[in-house]
Amino acid sequence: MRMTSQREIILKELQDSHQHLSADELYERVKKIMPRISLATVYRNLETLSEAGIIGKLEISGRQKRFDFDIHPHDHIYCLQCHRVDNIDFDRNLVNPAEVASDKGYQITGYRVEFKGICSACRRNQKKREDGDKK
Amino acid sequence: MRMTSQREIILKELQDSHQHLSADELYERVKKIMPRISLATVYRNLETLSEAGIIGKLEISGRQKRFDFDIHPHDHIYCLQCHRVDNIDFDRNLVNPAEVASDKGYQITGYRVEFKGICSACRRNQKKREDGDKK
DNA sequence: TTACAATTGATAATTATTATTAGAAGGGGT
DNA sequence: ACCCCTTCTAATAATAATTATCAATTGTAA
Ligand SMILES: [Mn+2]
Ligand SMILES: [Mn+2]
Ligand SMILES: [Zn+2]
Ligand SMILES: [Zn+2]
Repeated sequence: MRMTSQREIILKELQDSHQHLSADELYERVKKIMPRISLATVYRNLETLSEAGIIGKLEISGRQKRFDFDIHPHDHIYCLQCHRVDNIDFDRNLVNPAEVASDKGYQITGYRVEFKGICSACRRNQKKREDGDKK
Repeated sequence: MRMTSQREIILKELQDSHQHLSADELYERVKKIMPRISLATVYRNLETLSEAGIIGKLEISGRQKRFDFDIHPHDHIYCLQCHRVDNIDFDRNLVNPAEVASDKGYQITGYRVEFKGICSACRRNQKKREDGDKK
């Protein structure tokens, strides 16, 4: 794998963001630095980079894929309202795949714990709207 | 919500299947009983039924939605190869959302544990192929 | 019955993603 | 520096899953 300038910028933007960006969000950011880049290049490189284990790919249920600068195993929570995704501090030792393995004859290779809820920003907005209604 | 004949058949087919069917799989089955039904009707009713809490909606990461005749809270495992989805016997008491709640100011409303692996059928096929290669 | 809202089938539109392809670039070996 | 080969890119087409639109139909209740 060559480290092309496109690839480098995509990687750097994702890492600097410290967020879980989707391909098109990243595209918007990268375009500011390299205006002629193609969306397909962003998709292609995110795929390549995640296959190489340099970044993580997050497949949150029923939503757009997001990419993670942080590759160590951890879990996530997403906001039902604004769809942002955050890391969550969940003790993965609580889950023992081996215990559950026999169940249906599956050979288990991994698992994800995915929390959902309303993020603090969205809750603030909600409260603001409710207060407005009362007046 | 009216219980139309379309809705009734869709519901019955899902429940009788005892599987986690996708909209188009269900469409194929329902067509055999009601050949003029539209795919959009299947999608529409699966949405309506799951909103009403009569069936479950399964949003497995990065894949097609699947619907569940069984609405009590439980978790799933899917096969990386053939994409089938099965229930898994995981003790949900092990996870305590309240414990994790404070983390980012989220108000947590639920969570899913999603295992992945290779199902027994796919493992058999894999083994068969390997044995074939040796010869 | 009439009146109205809910629902349907057909189809168009949308969203996210992957495939195709002709051309460009990188990097040895000479 | 030049050639060759492979990898990569931009632009665009294609695909897959789902949702939106809308005119026509149906169910229900006054
Ligand atoms: Mn993360
Ligand atoms: Mn289930
Ligand atoms: Zn939010
Ligand atoms: Zn399988």
